[in-house]
Amino acid sequence: MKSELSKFYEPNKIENKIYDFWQNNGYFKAKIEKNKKPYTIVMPPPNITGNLHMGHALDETLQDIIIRFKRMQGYSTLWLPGTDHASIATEAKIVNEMQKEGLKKEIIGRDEFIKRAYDWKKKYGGKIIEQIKKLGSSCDWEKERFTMDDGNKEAVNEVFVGLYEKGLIYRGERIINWCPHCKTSISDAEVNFAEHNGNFYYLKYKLSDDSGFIEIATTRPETILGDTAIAVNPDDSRYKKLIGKTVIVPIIEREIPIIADSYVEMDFGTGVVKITPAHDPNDFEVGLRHNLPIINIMDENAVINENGGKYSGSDRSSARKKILEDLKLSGLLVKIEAIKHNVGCCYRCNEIIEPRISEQWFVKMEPLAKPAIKCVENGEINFIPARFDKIYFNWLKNIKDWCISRQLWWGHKIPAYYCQNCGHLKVSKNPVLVCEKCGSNKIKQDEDTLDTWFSSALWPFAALGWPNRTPEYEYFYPTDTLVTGYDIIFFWVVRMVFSALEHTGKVPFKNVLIHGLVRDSMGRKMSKSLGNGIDPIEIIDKYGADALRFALATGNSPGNDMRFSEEKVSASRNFANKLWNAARFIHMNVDEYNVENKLPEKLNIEDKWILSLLNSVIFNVTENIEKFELGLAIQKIYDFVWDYFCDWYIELAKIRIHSDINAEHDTRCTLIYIIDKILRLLHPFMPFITEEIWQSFPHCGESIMLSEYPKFFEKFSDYNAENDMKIIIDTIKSIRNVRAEKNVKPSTKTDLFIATENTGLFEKCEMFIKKLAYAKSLKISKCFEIDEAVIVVNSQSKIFIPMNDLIDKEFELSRLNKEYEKLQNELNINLSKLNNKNFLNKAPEQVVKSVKKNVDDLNEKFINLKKSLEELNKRK
RNA sequence: GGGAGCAUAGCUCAGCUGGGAGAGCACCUGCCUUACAAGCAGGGGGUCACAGGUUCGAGCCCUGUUGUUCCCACCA
Repeated sequence: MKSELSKFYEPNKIENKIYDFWQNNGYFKAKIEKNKKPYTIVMPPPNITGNLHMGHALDETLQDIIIRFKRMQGYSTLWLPGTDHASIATEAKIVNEMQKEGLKKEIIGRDEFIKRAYDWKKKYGGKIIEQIKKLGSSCDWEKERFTMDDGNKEAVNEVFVGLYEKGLIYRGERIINWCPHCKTSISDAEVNFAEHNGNFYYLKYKLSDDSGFIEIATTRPETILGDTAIAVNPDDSRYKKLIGKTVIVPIIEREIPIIADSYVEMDFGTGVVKITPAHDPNDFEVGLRHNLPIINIMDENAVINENGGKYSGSDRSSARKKILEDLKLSGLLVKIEAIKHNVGCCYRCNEIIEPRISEQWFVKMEPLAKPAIKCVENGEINFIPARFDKIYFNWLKNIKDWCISRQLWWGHKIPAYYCQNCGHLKVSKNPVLVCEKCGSNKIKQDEDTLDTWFSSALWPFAALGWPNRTPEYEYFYPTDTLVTGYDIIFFWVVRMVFSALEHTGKVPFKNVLIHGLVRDSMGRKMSKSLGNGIDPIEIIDKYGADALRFALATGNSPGNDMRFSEEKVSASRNFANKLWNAARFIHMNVDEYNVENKLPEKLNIEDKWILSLLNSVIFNVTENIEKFELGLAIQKIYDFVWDYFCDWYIELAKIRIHSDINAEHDTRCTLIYIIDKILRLLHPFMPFITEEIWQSFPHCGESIMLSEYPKFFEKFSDYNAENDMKIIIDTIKSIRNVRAEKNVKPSTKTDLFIATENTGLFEKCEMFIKKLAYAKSLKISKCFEIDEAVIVVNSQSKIFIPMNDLIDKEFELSRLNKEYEKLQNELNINLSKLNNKNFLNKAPEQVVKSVKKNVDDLNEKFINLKKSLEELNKRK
């Protein structure tokens, strides 16, 4: 980096080069080092279906910040990346793609389909990995995993067989959520409820004994084909006497009983419910309690089957129309009432879910849930922020058994084998070739695959080699921190926890850092249908990865959604540019000199001041990152770099370099020392630019990412220097302020006279004040008598600025009076505190002390101001 | 029905265990000052949603109200 280089930081020119440098030198590689503590993050594996979106960018950025920080702190870090096969989502995309070619799954067959799926994985799974790299992610790519690789297959089989043998996995006919579009069962978690406009149809059922009719209300009249009872509340006086009688189902003329069940609410609808056990989960339960027959009336496409008589072959919506017409004709449709009600839809394709009886595999949840609840209650796992444990508990405490089988092709095949000869079922890790019972070799593996989340649930330990006790597993597991969005707490976090406890006996991670959604600048969810998504890669190309990372980390607090706007990225890019130019400045002044990254023996007041400030920034930033308050941490670095280092220290350093030949060398060393610390503080957040600049200065070590994170040193904390510099800075600011008020241009230099008791301090900083407060001369003394001057008053000083043509007595009077009033108010507030005995007795000593100091400062300023007013009044 | 979040400057939002009301953007004024106009200097702008309470002291803690967003459950 040379001074003649561009005035602008150009990320495109360096980012790829630096990423290759890191990767080629193996800096991301995790090593098992017995003398170091491990720190592990496993990446939530992105689906192979899509592109990187802003949510991923945030997720990866947060993880990279943490892992880089920990690496610099001396931990042996592992950030393990990977991708998820995303069974249902990927299968849907491939089916879609095939449709364009006029092909169907069934035509090409299962083997050919799986081949296509692997091709898809190769093509798109690789793409998202490349995009994650562009962000600067320091993952150990040699350990990259895939949720359907051989290791994961082994883990899945191990878990399935283990749970089956313990009786925690079972197979059975239950009512499940069926998606007629995806043609598979889905779990309860995969059903979204959306409000739909529907109708309440009031129907009349004739009593078998001809004693009249009973009226029921339903939203789904087509399900009468599967009715096997009607139910009333046992305490409902209207219907009590009818319990035990039978009614005739309209149209199909089936005779069914009237039963009593407390599930029926008396004041809803007519107080009578038709019971269709095969097509409603609640009815299914009622059916079990009353031993009702179950009549399945729909096939896998939600088309009425042979049980539907003359409606057989109609899909559910046209069946509804036909049945309503027929009901109308027979006079059994009483009325139709428009209502809004929630309808369950598939979370992937949004098709209306059809509750349907079918044979599926389930995980028995209750025994697994208990330890998972406990480990969060007792603090083995911490949610950040803590409030998310409520979502977690709520889910686990109301848990139902988990339907894990899917009628899909892309996914882990269920390791269950059926003998075609005797029907014997064997669940086994290894393929079964011969029936253990009858010896037949006609064996067929279960056709179904497992829920994607079944394998995701094993990710933190399976990705480290489990069930084998690999050295990586032994060293890096349990992992330290999981970073993920609140939207998948119950899909994924919950399932990882109970799986890890069950299979490894340990929690899978200690911290769960939850982040929110990235929304657009109007606060809307970014989505394809709205077309408001912003492509992180486009942003990187335009502003650089560092700027994107900075924008995502700034102002982001755990658990809260954030809005994304290009303006924010542009502001971040400006910060990168600021840093770049600060470095350029140092280079311009350093190139031809022999300097080192070491503090000089003798430090000046401004050196002590900036080092003291830097020291507390280091302390606070470290604490913030350790508490996962990344947004706060980065804000503090930003403020320090821009407001203190650039705006003040560099300006002061310029003056010294240009005016004090003896100080040149020392100043340069100090500048390099400080920028080195800044770069290292900032590195986890902005890895590329910090590496580029760091390499250009004297440094030790190969890469900033392997250097040590700055540490707090008590010896650098210097309260006196901080206090003294504050006085000088306030003095300069107040002079600038009054000049600006009077519209004096910077090119107009004035004489300055500073009256102060603290002449030593002001003399030390004479050249700073002169330059930064635009003085052509500066005199410092305990006392001055100057009539024709503007007066600026501070706590430790009174400044006279002779500006003959600018002095307007009235204006000056009103200015000083305004100041007087302001000061008096402030003083009163502080004094009232000190006059309050309760305050003195009860407030902590430090608070009282600082109020006293405040009062002292204000008093001093007040006295100066009063005198000035008197003097001013005496003028003509 | 149950639960959670949010409400602070014109906009977007920080504000950690209670003691100074803040940042970015926007706005106004003046500056191309030898690192940076993607910049510099200066400035205006807030009843911290409302009402009570606790406290020497409340943006922060407690209670209630209003508005808003989200999650869970789901009534046929």
